[in-house]
Amino acid sequence: MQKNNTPKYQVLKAFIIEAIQSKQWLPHEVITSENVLAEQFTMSRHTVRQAIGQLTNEGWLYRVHGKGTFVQEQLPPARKTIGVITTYISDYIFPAIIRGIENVLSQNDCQLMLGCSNQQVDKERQCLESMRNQQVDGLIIEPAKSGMPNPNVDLIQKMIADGLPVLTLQACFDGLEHNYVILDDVQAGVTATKHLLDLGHRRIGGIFKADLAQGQLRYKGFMDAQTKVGISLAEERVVLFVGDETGKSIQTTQYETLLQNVTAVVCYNDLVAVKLMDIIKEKGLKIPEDISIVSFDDSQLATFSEVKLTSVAHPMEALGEKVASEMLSLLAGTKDVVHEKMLLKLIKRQSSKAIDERV
Amino acid sequence: MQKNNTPKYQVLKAFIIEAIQSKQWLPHEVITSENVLAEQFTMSRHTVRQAIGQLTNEGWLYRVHGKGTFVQEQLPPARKTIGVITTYISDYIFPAIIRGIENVLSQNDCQLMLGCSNQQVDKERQCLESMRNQQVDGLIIEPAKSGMPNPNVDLIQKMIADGLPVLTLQACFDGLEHNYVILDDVQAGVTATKHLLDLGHRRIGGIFKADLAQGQLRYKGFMDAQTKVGISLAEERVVLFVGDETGKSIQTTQYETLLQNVTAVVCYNDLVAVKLMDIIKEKGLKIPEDISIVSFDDSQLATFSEVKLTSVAHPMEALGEKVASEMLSLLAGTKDVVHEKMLLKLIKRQSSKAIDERV
DNA sequence: AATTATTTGTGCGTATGTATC
DNA sequence: AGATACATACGCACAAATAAT
Repeated sequence: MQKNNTPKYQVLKAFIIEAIQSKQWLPHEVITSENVLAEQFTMSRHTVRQAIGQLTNEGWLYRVHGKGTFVQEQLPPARKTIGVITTYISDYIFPAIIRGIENVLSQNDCQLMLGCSNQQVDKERQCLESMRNQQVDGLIIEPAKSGMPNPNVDLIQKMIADGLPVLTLQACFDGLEHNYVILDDVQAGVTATKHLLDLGHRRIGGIFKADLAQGQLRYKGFMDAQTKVGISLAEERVVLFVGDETGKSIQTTQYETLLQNVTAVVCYNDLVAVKLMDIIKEKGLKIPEDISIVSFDDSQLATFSEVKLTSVAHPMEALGEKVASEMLSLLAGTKDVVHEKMLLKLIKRQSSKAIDERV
Repeated sequence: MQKNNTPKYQVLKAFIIEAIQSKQWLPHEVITSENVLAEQFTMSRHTVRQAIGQLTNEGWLYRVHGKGTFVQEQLPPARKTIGVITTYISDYIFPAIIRGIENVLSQNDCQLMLGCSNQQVDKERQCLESMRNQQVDGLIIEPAKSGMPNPNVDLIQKMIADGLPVLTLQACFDGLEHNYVILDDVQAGVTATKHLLDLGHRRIGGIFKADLAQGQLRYKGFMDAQTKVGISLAEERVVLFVGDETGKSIQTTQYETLLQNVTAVVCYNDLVAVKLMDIIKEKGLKIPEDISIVSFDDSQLATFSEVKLTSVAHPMEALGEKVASEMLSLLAGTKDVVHEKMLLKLIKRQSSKAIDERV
């Protein structure tokens, strides 16, 4: 006869759990007493106590001295909580992204735990640590300072190793194999620049954020499109900046040099474009007659401005929905790897015009 | 000799916990074996096992078969998580409110769990249940459909009874004693209306949302200010609506009747005001020359519109910061009751003008 | 109000199995 | 292979809480 390896107390545990799950024993009902169980299962009371003790710790039962042991009410399985860490939460395109995520998650009975890095890696680490602590069931993160090496990769790696599904948004972590949903920012840069080339512009300027991957890639697209048609990149037509999203760090002289050498400008985002429009207006020039402008993101700003902006549309809410539903796939196990790159379309408005029609 | 009531295994447990807390026993170090402990404490090995078993369940120790029992690494105390349920999250003034909350919480080492009711009480209940389940440490909630009886009061009451600090935002739950940080919407209504009265207007119209407390109270202020100066409220000067925040449900004829009978209009919020301005413009009338408009909230819309809006400023971010810091006080125990009503100020812009200067 | 039966809580002794070094 | 550690298992005794008599 083969030896039975399952301990006696495990057998009893399985029996009790089955009785509870099959609703033979109902919540707050007294269960069979320790002595009776010992007799029924031909084991010592001590062994019965071991089984019941463990089930008590596991939340199946509770004991009352002198009365008996009772079935614990089973809490509904906790909703999954998805941690979301973005660089900003309440400005620009971010509310829309978060709305997209929230929509999909709440429709699928998941919860949203929100963190905000403010583009600071130390704040990002804080958020990561506390979410790891809180045992979120999935993590969606938009890397801070995505153009620079990120010191939090080690922590992310640990979390992935622990089996946590991790998805990055808008950018990737360098030197780490992971899931992502990003934008094809190179293609976006090409699209914006090609639009101006098609309109006949040949001296095209660019303003880009250098410390974010998004800025670097849009800049690459900006260059690629021009190289393809044989335009070499002139130093005086490019302004790179870091830090503040609106380009506060850009000097007035930089704007002036730029504007003297171009007929059109590709702007890193709508915020930069709006600021540039103000400067152009101050100089007495007109948009698009004197200078054409194309920007990225197509945020609210693009249509609120006096001259409505031609802009490469950021999917915003759709991106949020996409990343959230991919996260659900990862959680459900229907997907193992998510490598998504979204293509962007240009929205033509009033700020760009063919050069041969210029006054 | 007095009888010692503390069980032996409790004595051992206390000893072990003390050894860990005082760092005499360090994480992942082997502790004294069961047999030795039994000898040292003159108790049976079984009793030692009882103590160690419980400490294992409580996360102090872990056992490895054949090797020994080890000190479990103590996890840093989990950050407090504050649940926040608002009616919207990504539109209008809500991103700013949430930013305010997030600012204060993250500066105080707390986390934000976000839910969104979309002004639906069933969705609100879902959020409440899942947050209760997730054991948040505090709850900040903006009641949905605040002008109507709320079916979730029972659940909130249970959560309060469980000792959970609960704070409502912008509105209160009827028939429930609780903490709140709200706006003085009556005062806001008075302020808006008094501004128009001071400008000489005597036939003042109003558009208000009837299913939210905020709408009802602003309406009350609107009436109070006029009653005080002896103006009786005429039916044809008031439009009440429900549902969609922008007043989609308002009929064209309602707008026409209103505009024929007034020289100025108090609008429930900036969204309604912007829509009304479009209608006035379509009719060939001018703002503020023909019709003055005052609205509430002073959102981005107020300055993005062609004619910049005179609006009673919603504190937005400051409200978020206020409610978050009050929550921290409740958690710290430095406050028991929070009953805050914030006063609002009027921001004068171009949409309101004295009547005797009218063209 | 006191007694009694039942039930869980604490505690000891013993024996054997099994993993680790 | 043997020593040591934890794991499973049985048996017994008494304490303390509860409920019914």
